[in-house]
Amino acid sequence: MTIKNEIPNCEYCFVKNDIFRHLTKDETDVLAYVKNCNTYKKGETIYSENNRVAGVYCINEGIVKHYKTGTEGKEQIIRFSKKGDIFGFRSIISGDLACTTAKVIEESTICIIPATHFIKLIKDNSGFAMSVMKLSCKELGFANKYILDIAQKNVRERLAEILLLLHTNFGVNPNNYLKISLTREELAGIVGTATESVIRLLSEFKKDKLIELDKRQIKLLDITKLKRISESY
Amino acid sequence: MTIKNEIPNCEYCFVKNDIFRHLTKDETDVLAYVKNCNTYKKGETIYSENNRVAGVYCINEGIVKHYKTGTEGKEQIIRFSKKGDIFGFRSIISGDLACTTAKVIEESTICIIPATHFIKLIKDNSGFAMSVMKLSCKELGFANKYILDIAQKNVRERLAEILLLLHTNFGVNPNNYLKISLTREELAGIVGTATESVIRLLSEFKKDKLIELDKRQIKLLDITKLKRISESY
DNA sequence: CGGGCAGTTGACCCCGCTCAAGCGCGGTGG
DNA sequence: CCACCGCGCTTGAGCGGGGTCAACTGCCCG
Repeated sequence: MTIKNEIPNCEYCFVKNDIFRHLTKDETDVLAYVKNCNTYKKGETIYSENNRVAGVYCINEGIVKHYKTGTEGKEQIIRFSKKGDIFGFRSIISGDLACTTAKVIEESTICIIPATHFIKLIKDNSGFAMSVMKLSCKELGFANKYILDIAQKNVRERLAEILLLLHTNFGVNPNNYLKISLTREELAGIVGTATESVIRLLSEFKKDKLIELDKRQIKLLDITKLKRISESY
Repeated sequence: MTIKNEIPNCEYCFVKNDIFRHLTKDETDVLAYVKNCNTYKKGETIYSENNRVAGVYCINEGIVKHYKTGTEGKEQIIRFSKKGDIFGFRSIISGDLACTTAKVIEESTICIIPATHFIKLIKDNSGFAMSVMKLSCKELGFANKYILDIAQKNVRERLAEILLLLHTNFGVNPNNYLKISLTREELAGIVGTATESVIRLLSEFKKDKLIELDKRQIKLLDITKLKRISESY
């Protein structure tokens, strides 16, 4: 982790998350003053499960994975954060320790808002509070949906769903391959299955012309069919 | 659903959830005035998945289950609410439709705070807002944990865990049986498995003297061992 | 008395996990 | 520069957890 010399300016920050639009000019200025900014290399851990979280993180650039570690040491990826997303607020607000580990999977520039200041903003600015609340409620909605999926869909259906999710959340490169690049093991960690199962299913999808594979890159060829699979028709 | 004639008085309501302690006397009075109160019989649906939610519900008495319905029509129970709990706020705050169905499993008396009034309280009272936020963040923490469990634990481990959870959340009757009474199918709907699997495992637990069964009633005999099972030792 | 639902048990079998072996590639050290 | 190592990926074999289907029971209620 390196401390950035040119810190993104909050007022003009182009990735500005919706929640910050509720801040007054003054509040934005103070925020820009009290916040910190670091860059992280791929593989660096921002915070670990069951540890205290320093503050609320706001991604200026890069991708972060959030995962829990199971009894056998297997990672279960809960979600990703990307440019413009904030994270770490669950722990700050609930007062609990981190319930996930946050690890950088693509070189990132991330600003840190000290916990106390974040709480102060919530107390002072009800619009800000409201949109943080919205965020956590949206996340809760996703989590509930994922519980249903893991409990009732089979691995094939879930993998198709995850591919579509990665597609809509991260988009594609000019060559039409998914922008996010994950190891097979990480894919397995999202879907909640064994690495070998992901590999077998990916090559099956490839055989069925649903996707194209080039090393770690994935291109979705038939979104309609993938959707149908993910909805277990 | 019947409209109650004697409405619980908010000011002296003994089940008062923490979040309401932040309200001023005036706010409490207004709340008591604008809220509504109904009783629901076992099996009644308060609201359904993908429908608009009328307001935020506060349970004065009874138990409510929250579930999502899978593609095959199978219920996945996400959580329960009991005396003193509030629910429905996720949908009100995020502005989405309900992501679960709320159904009464034990005759309930439930107050309803109109959505607009609930939002107003959040805007006006930052302490109130903060504790609603805490609530949703806590729920998010539980949901994340459950994703890990369903993804990585086997059915036996999950069932043991759920039994312990029901024990701590609902407690026991004087006869030491769990206070909450669920059908085998509902148990399966929590654990995320088939009804037959729950039945087989329950009788296995019984054989191993971990629990005692009497119809729908369950008594935990060896909490230590159940814990060990749930943690996959 | 009969219908229906919750619960139970047995039989069967398939999905997906585990283990093992082999491959390709990039990095490192001699 | 090459040899080696290790990691990520791939494929095959095998098997067991748990899902499905079917049949039966007991109980509640009309």
